[in-house]
Amino acid sequence: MASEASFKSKTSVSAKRELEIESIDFFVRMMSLLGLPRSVGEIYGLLYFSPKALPMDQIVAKLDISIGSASQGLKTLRSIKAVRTAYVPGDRRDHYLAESEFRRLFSTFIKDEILPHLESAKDRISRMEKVLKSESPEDKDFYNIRIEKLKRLTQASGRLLPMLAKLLKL
Amino acid sequence: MASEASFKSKTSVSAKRELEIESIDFFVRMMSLLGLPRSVGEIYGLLYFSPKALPMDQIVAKLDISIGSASQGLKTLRSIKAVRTAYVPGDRRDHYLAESEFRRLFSTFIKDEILPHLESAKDRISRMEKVLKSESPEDKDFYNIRIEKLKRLTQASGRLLPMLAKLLKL
DNA sequence: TGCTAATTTCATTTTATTTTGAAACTATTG
DNA sequence: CAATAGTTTCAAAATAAAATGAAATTAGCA
Repeated sequence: MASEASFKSKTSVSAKRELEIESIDFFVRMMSLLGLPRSVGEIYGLLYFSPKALPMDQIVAKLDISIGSASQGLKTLRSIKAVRTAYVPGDRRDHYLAESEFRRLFSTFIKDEILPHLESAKDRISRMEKVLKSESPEDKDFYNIRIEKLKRLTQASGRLLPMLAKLLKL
Repeated sequence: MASEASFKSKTSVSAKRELEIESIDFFVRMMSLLGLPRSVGEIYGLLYFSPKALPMDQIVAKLDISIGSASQGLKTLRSIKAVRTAYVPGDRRDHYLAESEFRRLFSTFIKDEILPHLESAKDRISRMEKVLKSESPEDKDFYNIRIEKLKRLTQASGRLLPMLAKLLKL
């Protein structure tokens, strides 16, 4: 039957759509865990399960978001190296592919978002120690212990990041 | 000079105040990294560097926030076990102390915020595998690889959490 | 080079989150 | 058990974050 092939193709399309939706949902949650907006998760989720690179207008159409959101979202994703562009002959639009190596994705994110905080934390702790040393208020012991704990926390975070990188090699 | 003692005490007070401000600033950033509102960071930061337990009205006064924010913020902090109440004889107000063991603080946070996501991710991956097995669309290999990577990611996260807990023992 | 498709920018609108404080509630104490 | 200090709740206001889309810009093509 001629209709059988067409029916089969139809169900395949819906299977792809189901996977797409699960993927989008997954990454929307995950990105929001990292503090990134919904639209960024949607775009990455769509691209992650797309066998071929997609131009922006298709992303806009499939996700039903504005071109502004799409452009901004892609900019964000490029900046954390979560997507890259692929050349498609005879088409002047940029085509986007998801970077599926999570390791790279996370390491960029950590470098940009976490490390600066760690750095400023170290400065802050130095300042605290200086204040405490020069002024010796009451409860000095209490303050020393607290500063010591903060110091250990930042040290622990510093050690955590390389472990994370290693673990994500998979 | 009588004024000297009073001057000394004054500088001590300001040293304490400086430490307090650095602490508040530190925890405001840190909590916001974890997605918690500013007021929660302020309250925790204040308590973290307070040698004595503070009642809510002093928190309100010192931070100049509303009683609603203070009450809500303390509720949040209690729920993640980041503060506890201390009994003060002859005072009917609740007095709050910061839990300074970060390990406990984070493990509660992880249990509440991260693990549920990991669980739902596992379910989602099962669903994806089922769809793919039953419908066999084109690009099946591509989809299989992507699902496999997702699986590894959740496994890696699962392994990360115990390591984190261990590291935070300090 | 001029034309046009593709993309970015950004002021505005929409949506989501956080704060506020008055009213309701609770618990202590005289 | 009445009075009141202390606390929580929650509707409304304030603030912050994200999405929109028209105008401006950029880049590819003839």
